[in-house]
Order: sequence, then C-alpha cells, then structure tokens
Amino acid sequence: MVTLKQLAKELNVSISTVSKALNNSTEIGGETVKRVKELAELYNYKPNKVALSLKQNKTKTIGVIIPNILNHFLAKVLFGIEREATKNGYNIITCISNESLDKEKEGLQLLANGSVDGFILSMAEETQVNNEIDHFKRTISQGLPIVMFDRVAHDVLCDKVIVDDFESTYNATKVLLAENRKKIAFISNINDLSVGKLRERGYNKAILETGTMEPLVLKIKKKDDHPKKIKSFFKKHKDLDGVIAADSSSGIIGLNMAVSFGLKVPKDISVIGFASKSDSYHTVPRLTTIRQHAKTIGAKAAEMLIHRIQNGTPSDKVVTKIVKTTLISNKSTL
Amino acid sequence: MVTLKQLAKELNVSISTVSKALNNSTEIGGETVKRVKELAELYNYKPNKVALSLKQNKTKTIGVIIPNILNHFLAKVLFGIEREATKNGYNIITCISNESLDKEKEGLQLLANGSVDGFILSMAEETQVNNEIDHFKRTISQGLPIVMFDRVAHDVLCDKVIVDDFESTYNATKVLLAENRKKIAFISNINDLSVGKLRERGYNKAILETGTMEPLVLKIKKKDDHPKKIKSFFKKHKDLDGVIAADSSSGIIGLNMAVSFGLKVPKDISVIGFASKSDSYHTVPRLTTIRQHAKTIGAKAAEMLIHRIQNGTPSDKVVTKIVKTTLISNKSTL
DNA sequence: GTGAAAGCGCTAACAA
DNA sequence: TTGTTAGCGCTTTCAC
Repeated sequence: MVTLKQLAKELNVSISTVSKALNNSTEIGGETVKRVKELAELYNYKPNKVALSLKQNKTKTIGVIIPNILNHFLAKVLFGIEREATKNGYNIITCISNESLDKEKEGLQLLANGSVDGFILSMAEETQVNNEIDHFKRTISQGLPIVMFDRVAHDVLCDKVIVDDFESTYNATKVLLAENRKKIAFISNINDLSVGKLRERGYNKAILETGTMEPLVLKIKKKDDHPKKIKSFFKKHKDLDGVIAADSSSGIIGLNMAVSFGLKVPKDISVIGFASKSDSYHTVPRLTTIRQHAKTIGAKAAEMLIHRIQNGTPSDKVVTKIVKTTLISNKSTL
Repeated sequence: MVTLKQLAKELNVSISTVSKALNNSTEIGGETVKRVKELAELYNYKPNKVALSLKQNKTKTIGVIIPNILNHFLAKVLFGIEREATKNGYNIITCISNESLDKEKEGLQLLANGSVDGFILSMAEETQVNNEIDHFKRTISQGLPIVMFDRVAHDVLCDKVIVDDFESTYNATKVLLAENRKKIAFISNINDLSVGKLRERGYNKAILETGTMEPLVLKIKKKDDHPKKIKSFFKKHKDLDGVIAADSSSGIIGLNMAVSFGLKVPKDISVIGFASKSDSYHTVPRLTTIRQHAKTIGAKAAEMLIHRIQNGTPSDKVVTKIVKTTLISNKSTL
C-alpha cells in the first residue's frame, strides 16, 4: 500500500502538505493540490484505515454478536444491519456465539479492545436461560454502547429493538378462533427463549378468553427429531383443526405432516407460523405467516447504534423500539 | 480503555517496562512483572488492537464477501469460516454483495485499505454473468491474498475451494436410473451460476448415457413464482417419475407439490435435491439430499487463507481443494 | 503556501 | 534490570 510518506518523497514536499492537499485544505496552493491528487490517483492511494482509527480513536466498525447464523430470521437481521452499516460508512465484524454464553462473552471481550465502536447483539440461549447479564453491563460501562434485538435482557440499560411477540400470537390465535376452530394447538421449539415464552402467552391468552377451550402445547427440544415429534402429536390429537407455530420450521413441518395424513388444508385444519417468504414456499398450500420484518429490525438497530455513537448519547438515555409483525394470509387459513 | 501509559504512570515505571512485563519478557525483574500484571488485571487492561495492527502491519482480520446471506448454503459456509477464523485468533469482516458486481467491487476496495489481511469470497451472480475478474486480480497484485469458494473464477490465480458439482448430479441421476425411473427431470433456479451449469451437465451426461432418454430441464428465474412454475411443469409432464433439483428449494417445493397432487413418494416419483439437514425436514417424506458440507468448505477456505497469510506463500503457488458431496438417502427415493 | 513536530498506543532495538 | 527512542500512517497545531 502506498503511504503519504512515499507520495511526499516522490513529490518533494512534506507529508503534511500531501495530507492537507488530499483533504482539500484551503491552505495548500491549487497547483500543488493538483500534482498531489494526480499522483495519488496514479498510485491508487487509500488512507490507511488502521492509522486513521488509531488517530481518531474510532474504528467505524460495529461488532455484531449473533447466536446462530443458520437461523433465517437472525441471518436476515444481519443482512439488515450490514446494509444500514455500509450505507453509513461502517463495517461489521461478526461473531457467532452459537447459543453459548462463553462464546458470547469471548466475542464481547475480544472486540472490546478498540476493534469496534459499539455492539449489536441478540442474546445466546444459554445466556437467557442462566440470566447472565454482567458482561453486557461491563461492556457498556467501558464506554461501548450496545443495541440488543429480539432476545433482549430487560435488566440491561441499553437501546433495544424488539418484536411484538405477545400480540402476534394473540392475534393469530384470534384469527383461527374467528374461523370457528375448536382445537387449536401451539407448537414451539424455542421455548427456552424469552420470545418463545411471550408467543406462548399470547396464544394462551386468546385461548383462555374463549372460556371453553384449554391451551394445548407441544414443546420440542433442540435435540428432538422434529418431524417425528410433530407426527406423534398429530396422531395423538386427531381432532386438531388449528395450529399456531412459534418458530420457523414447526409450522412448515406441521402443515406438510397434515397434508401427508390426507387432511385438507385449510378446510380440515388451519396453520399459521412464523416464517419468511421463501420459507412459506416450502408448503403446499402456501403457509399463512407472521412476518417479523427482520431486515427492518436489523436496519433499525444499526441506525440506533450509529446515532448513539455519533452523538455521544448519554448511556442512561435509552430507547426501545417495537417493530410490529404483520400477518400475511396465504392458503393455509380460510 | 486503559493504556500502557496510564499503567506506567501509576507504577512509576516506563511504558516499555510495562509492555515487556506484560509480554513476559525475561528482561524484567520478577517483582516488577508481578506488580505490573496485578495492576493490569485490576484495570482489565487489553492491548489496543488498532495500535497493534498499525505497528505490526497486520490486522488478524479476514474480509469475507458473500453474495447472499439468506442462502442457507452460503450462511453455513460463513459459519465455518467464522469458526475456523476464531480458532486461529482472526476476526471476520463481512460484506454482502447481494449478487451485485458493483457492491462486490466496493467491498473489496473498502477493505483493501489495511482493514484486512486477505479475503475469502464467492462471486456475485452478476460478476459471473459478466465474467468480470479484474478487481480480483488487482486486489491480489496489491498483496492481499484471496481464497474463492463455490462460485470461483478459473482465470484468477488464487486458492480455491469447490464442490464436485458435476459428479454430484451425475451420480444422483444414476441413482434414479438404477431405480428404473423413465422420465427424470432436472429443476434449477441457479442456471446463471457456474455451479448450476455444472450440475446440469452432470445430469445431462447421465441421461444421455442411457441412449434412450432425453434431458428434460426446468429453469426457474429469480423473479418467477417458484411453486407456480413447478406446478405447471408437473401438470405438463404427468408421467414424471424422478426429479433432480439443483438448488435447495426446488427439491423441497417439487416434492411437496407431488404429494399435494396425490402422488406417492417415492413409489410414484423419486426426488433428490441439494439441501441441508434442517431443510430436509421440510418435506414429508424426508428429502433424499446431496450434502455439500458447507461448514467444511468454509473452514477449509479459512484454513488456506490463514496458512497463506502466515507463511507468505508466493502468489503464484495456488491450490484448489475439492470437497466432495455426500448423498444422504432419506425417504424420497426407493 | 508549506513544513516541522507532536501524538494516537504499541513494540523493540539500543543505551544506560 | 530498566529506560529512551524511533517508528508504524495519519491529522493537526503551530511556526515560518
């Protein structure tokens, strides 16, 4: 890489002159500016990012700590973050915690050494289960702002972007009730997560409000064989006529399973699940889905963090943004 | 963040003494080392990464340029890269080209300013279609090594990690032929990509080798309604008894479509597709899949790049690694 | 209009 | 055993 020094030498001027010329300082004569710029262009000079970061004590880089990049929702949030960051001249360094508390801590530690100006993260499952939040607080008190999304810790004072999980399943359940469904189940493989619990509560509330129906919940563990679990659940409850799925795959598996049993969807049974558009293609008929607007969530989180970084917002002045879900009616409901 | 300077001041020693003490230099007396380490511990001192990078002229950071993070295969490769990188003390900065040539160039440019020690990338679709490779060559001649994976440019001299695309579909088609299938179609929504073309050729070869059968190919465009396209294709070819899908969703949609038509899988029709384990859950019966070992591909790519960075391998000495696919027989084939 | 010098945080050669 | 100094690449204040 060409440096200012080399340009200066070749032009027989000082380093500071070159620097000023390239930064369009009015101090430097027009002729000199021209000569400098031409040579810089010729050599494809780019200011060294590392030197700049050191000098200005900011990296224009955001640390993103994500529990699982194979989760379509989380990947899409990352996509949104990247886009917004790039738009604002920021890079992102990604750490994947793999749902592990230790890896999450490690990522935070590793980047809190001047590598990044702040963090965007969603808590690892293990972190939520153990309710560990000291490492977040420590990072913030070190002066590195955090924006949490989706799986957030309410006891950590920071900006947050969340989904209206409770309302989304409450409303979805209401839709099935309005279809006059009599036995609506709730299927979830994310029951250890805060968002999973909220979604279950939304469902429960709608069911209990009927006064006649009882919640019927299938909780699937990570290590289970998901299709198998769902299959036996269906076999056990032959009179099921509605399903609300809390995660992206249970709805798809559920619907396909129902079809394979010879049930007509949505005549015999309705299904609503959390899923993206491309996922909703994975069923015939197409799945009626709750969209979380993952990209918006990511973009919003990035926007909030960058705003905070650039304005030096006091760390006790925090905001929580709720991104509302949308119910997209496809052919798996009446 | 605490700096060496602050520690030195508080301890009444020089900065270099502190530095050496923390780096376990034998030059420094045991007592001093102890004092220094204790204070460093107390203040949770971490060497400033940026200063280190500047000093040592290497960042221990890898730039990853990926076309689309919502693609499960690519996301999984990224996962593999991240894991291997972290294992070796490297961070990754991710740029998403979104299949655009310009964004790919931009990402390369933006990070080739001292931000990273090298790149791992898969070409954007637009880049492949236009066959533009100058920006890669320029980056390499700047001294920044590149490792390409999956969608690679054969005319760029760099390390590569690829899949045995041709053989994978050739062999898969052979499997269906061995089942005595008489009308086997090939469905693809990635026909503009190098890998898509190779997969088609593998299928073609196997079909043509029968001497009696003709290739039957459905090419789906990005903007098409995929299920609709597949549906009408099935309607047009009622005697279809086998499907090879080149991408991760066509196989799933195809199988589910067949089931919804009342076909028995695999009795009436067999389906093989490229998909991950979690995707194969999205069909009933479970899809027989070609696994690409995405994580291995990512890990291998990272390993190769780091090796090259740390050993200063001459840029004309390159390696291509082929990661073989595996056919996982599930219930969508006999 | 141009240049010298300091300093961001760190390491390492050299001096004491 | 410890300290001084130079230097990584850059910006910016202050002299000239």
